[in-house]
Amino acid sequence: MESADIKKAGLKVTLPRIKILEIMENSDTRHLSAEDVYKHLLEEGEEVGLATVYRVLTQFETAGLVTRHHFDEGHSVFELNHGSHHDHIVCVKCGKVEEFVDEVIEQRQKDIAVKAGFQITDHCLYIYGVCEVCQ
Amino acid sequence: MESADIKKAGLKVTLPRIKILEIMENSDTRHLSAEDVYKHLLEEGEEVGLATVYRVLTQFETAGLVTRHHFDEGHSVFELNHGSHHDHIVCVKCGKVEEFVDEVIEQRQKDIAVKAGFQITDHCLYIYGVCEVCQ
DNA sequence: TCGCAAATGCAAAAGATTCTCATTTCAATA
DNA sequence: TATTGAAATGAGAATCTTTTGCATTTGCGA
Repeated sequence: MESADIKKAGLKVTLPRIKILEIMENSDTRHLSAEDVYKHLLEEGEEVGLATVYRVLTQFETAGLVTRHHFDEGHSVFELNHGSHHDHIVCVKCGKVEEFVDEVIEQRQKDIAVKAGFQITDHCLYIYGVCEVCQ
Repeated sequence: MESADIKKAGLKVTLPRIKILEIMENSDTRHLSAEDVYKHLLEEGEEVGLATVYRVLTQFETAGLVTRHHFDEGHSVFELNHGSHHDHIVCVKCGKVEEFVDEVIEQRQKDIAVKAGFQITDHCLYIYGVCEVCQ
């Protein structure tokens, strides 16, 4: 994930875009809100406006570089697309997020879409629960 | 779904609450935003504030009378709980929402939660696609 | 019927995101 | 390499959704 990906997305390779991509790659949290990204930029002394962060993240989403999630509520969080699709299991107590993939579920979803006459474009599955630590 | 349910939820049976419940029952759309409910109230000439609509819907959610969804983005929509759980398939063009239940998926989710050490509390699955009409 | 806690309405506030527009920057090309 | 126009940006205002504070009203038990 680098400048080339930005260009491939049909976007100009600008400093804010490079920085935002970097931050998302180096973050230890996989899911970042626009505000989170903005704070990281400030910490690094970059002069990037919050509006730009929103714009860029939306463009990255359109370009398929990141995925937007609406975990529990309120605001969006963004996740870098490292190729493979996965779903999420979220702890309702501590907010921890784990990822998983289940081929059976993936296939069933396709079947359901076909049966309903839908051309599937995407899907998301969140399982909510209490994690081991919080129980 | 009636006044008794409101009382059972430990809430006083007030006019706004009754009206909101009625509106959700009689609506031909299954999923209503707070704003939608508010508009219906106005149409019926009820003097209920938007803040109350938000408060009541949140209380209903806590009481298990309604479910809050975050379909594509922005704002919440609420759906009356008519007993049975189901998931949603959403058209990204026209916004049409269909419902489905798939026992295989339900079971796999339980397995996944167990494997991850989670005590499952809830889940939601959205399939996005283009419906027959919009294709 | 009375009294009080719960509920409400309104307006203000808060939080998230988008928009406007003047200024800056990238990148194609002369 | 300098030029140049379109794309991108920053800053703040605007918008949209949701929450809160507070004075007033309303259910409902005694």
